[in-house]
Amino acid sequence: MRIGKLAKATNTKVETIRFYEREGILPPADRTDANYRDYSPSHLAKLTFIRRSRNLGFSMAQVRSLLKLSDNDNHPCAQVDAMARDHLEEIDRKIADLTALRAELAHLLGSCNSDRIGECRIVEALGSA
Amino acid sequence: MRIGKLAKATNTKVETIRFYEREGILPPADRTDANYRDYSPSHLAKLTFIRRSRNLGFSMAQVRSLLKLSDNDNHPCAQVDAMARDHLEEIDRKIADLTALRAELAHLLGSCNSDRIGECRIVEALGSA
DNA sequence: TATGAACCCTCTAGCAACTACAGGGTCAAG
DNA sequence: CTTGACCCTGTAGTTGCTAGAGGGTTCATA
Repeated sequence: MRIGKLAKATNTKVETIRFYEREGILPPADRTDANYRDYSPSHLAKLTFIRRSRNLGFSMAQVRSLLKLSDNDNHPCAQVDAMARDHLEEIDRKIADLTALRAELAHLLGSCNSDRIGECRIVEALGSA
Repeated sequence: MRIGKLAKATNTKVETIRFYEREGILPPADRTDANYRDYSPSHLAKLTFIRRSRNLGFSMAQVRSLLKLSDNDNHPCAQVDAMARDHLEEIDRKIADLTALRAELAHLLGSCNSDRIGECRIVEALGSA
């Protein structure tokens, strides 16, 4: 399987796949005579795993750990569980932050009924500590 | 006012202030004989505005626009209003995305009751398209 | 057989928004 | 007169890609 096909199959850009290889997160593929990368089904599986983890918001470092853990079938599952749990907490924090921010911005938007900058409550509010 | 004091007053790192100056978003300060930056109250006001906007999630480009708009007191306020409105929509999108992602991750977490990677539902789910 | 589109290769640089040195100079207190 | 807390410039690192430049390859079609 050539890189373009793998890219389509995993909804990833070709450049991103090469980037993952450079980063050591996706193992290098075999090469054809013309020096084209030739991917195996196991590459497809691994890249799928990577993309899915990334789409769920795991960082590259976290994906690296997840891959390492998932490589050994007899490894206890607790660490993966803990990572997912940590990540969930982080997402909750982000949602809370954004929600607070949303409230503040909505408040700002509700406050301006002037039509000139000089009297604009939004501009005013931005400038105060 | 020297850079360290301005940094503390606005809860900004010294390096970040210099960065803003390089980026042309904060006007350069006067210099003392020893070539130290010497900031005026108007710098304090401007930096406060910048930080507050950034903390509300506006991008640097957006802050640049807001600053330009707010410089002219007679400028109509509608553009600032529109920018804030757009930004609010973007935040709503982000919250929605994170909420969906949270649900998926929570589902994943609920699914694993094995203790070995080989049978871990989390690892399994990550690897499927 | 030639040619053109659609692939593939490497290498380098760019994005946002900072952050972190390295390798200096300055200033005030004890 | 030295110590520590400041300040300076300049460069490079961070995260996770993305976008070229400047080439080579493959394959279908004329």
